[in-house]
Amino acid sequence: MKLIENRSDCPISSSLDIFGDRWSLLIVRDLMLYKTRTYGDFTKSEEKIATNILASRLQLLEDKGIISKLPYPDNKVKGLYKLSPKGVELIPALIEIALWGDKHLSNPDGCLPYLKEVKKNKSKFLKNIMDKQLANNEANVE
Amino acid sequence: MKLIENRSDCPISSSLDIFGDRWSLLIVRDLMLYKTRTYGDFTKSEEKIATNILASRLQLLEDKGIISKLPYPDNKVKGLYKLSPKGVELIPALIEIALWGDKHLSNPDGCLPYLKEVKKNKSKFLKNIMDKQLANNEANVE
DNA sequence: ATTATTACTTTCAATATGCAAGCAAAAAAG
DNA sequence: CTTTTTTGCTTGCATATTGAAAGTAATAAT
Repeated sequence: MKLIENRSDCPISSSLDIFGDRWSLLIVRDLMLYKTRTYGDFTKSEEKIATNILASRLQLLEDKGIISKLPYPDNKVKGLYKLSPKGVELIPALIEIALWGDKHLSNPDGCLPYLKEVKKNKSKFLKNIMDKQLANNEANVE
Repeated sequence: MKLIENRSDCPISSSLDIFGDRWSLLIVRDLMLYKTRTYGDFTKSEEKIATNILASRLQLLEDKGIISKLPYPDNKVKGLYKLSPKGVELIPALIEIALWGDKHLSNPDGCLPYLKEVKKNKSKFLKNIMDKQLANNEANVE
């Protein structure tokens, strides 16, 4: 795990103190696109995160209140991770990063399905996906 | 310096392969707020970046086409760094990160001047600041 | 001619990453 | 039941990155 103190009062700097690494926002991305995920689901993502990194990032994001861990119904081994409201509010930033990467780094032939929707109507997409995530939050008591 | 290959085709992942660290976006932030900066200016930022990290990040961001280095008028030692158009287009993402950090991490009493403007009228702020940066680009030949 | 500034580079200890293997608890299969 | 498998981690270790401090070479100012 990593314990970084605030380098400054700048909100950008403080944000990067939490998720300024190559993995944390990918965990948030997976939760944004799929609502909930198990530990095993994360390990199956395309980028192949190492399990020690995954465990430490899940713990950090939970400590920071960005994700929360729920019991998996009828299974005491598995857990279910989801975005907290604080995590849901990271989605606009994530989408802007995705748009930038799509424009400047990705191959030109066709983009991901969710980005097509974003490009069609960004605010509608954001409202839809954030509402869905937040509804998911109210459903389960934390 | 760091040479990370694309971990996947995901635009978020590819973006983080470039600026997914605790420093790169702070360099972009400083350029966003101040238009141009010298090497020495960056070292004076509140977060106190180490000079070896600064040099490697400036090189990486230049290699990736996010910033560019200009000669400082009438001075052969100094250089002037500015955002390229590709870097200017990172501003919306940076602003979303700033808004998130401001809401969830910063002390409640008063926020930074530029964030007040953002909150008042986000699209106007973005247009203004991005236009200003882009004008700065056309002025100097690359 | 001397000193200061500027933009780095180097050194090296500390920390983080990444891969592979290990492990305990629970679940599923036989 | 009893064995095997799944699941969610933890551990060990080599390599890479970070961060603090000092060094350097070119130019600028005095």
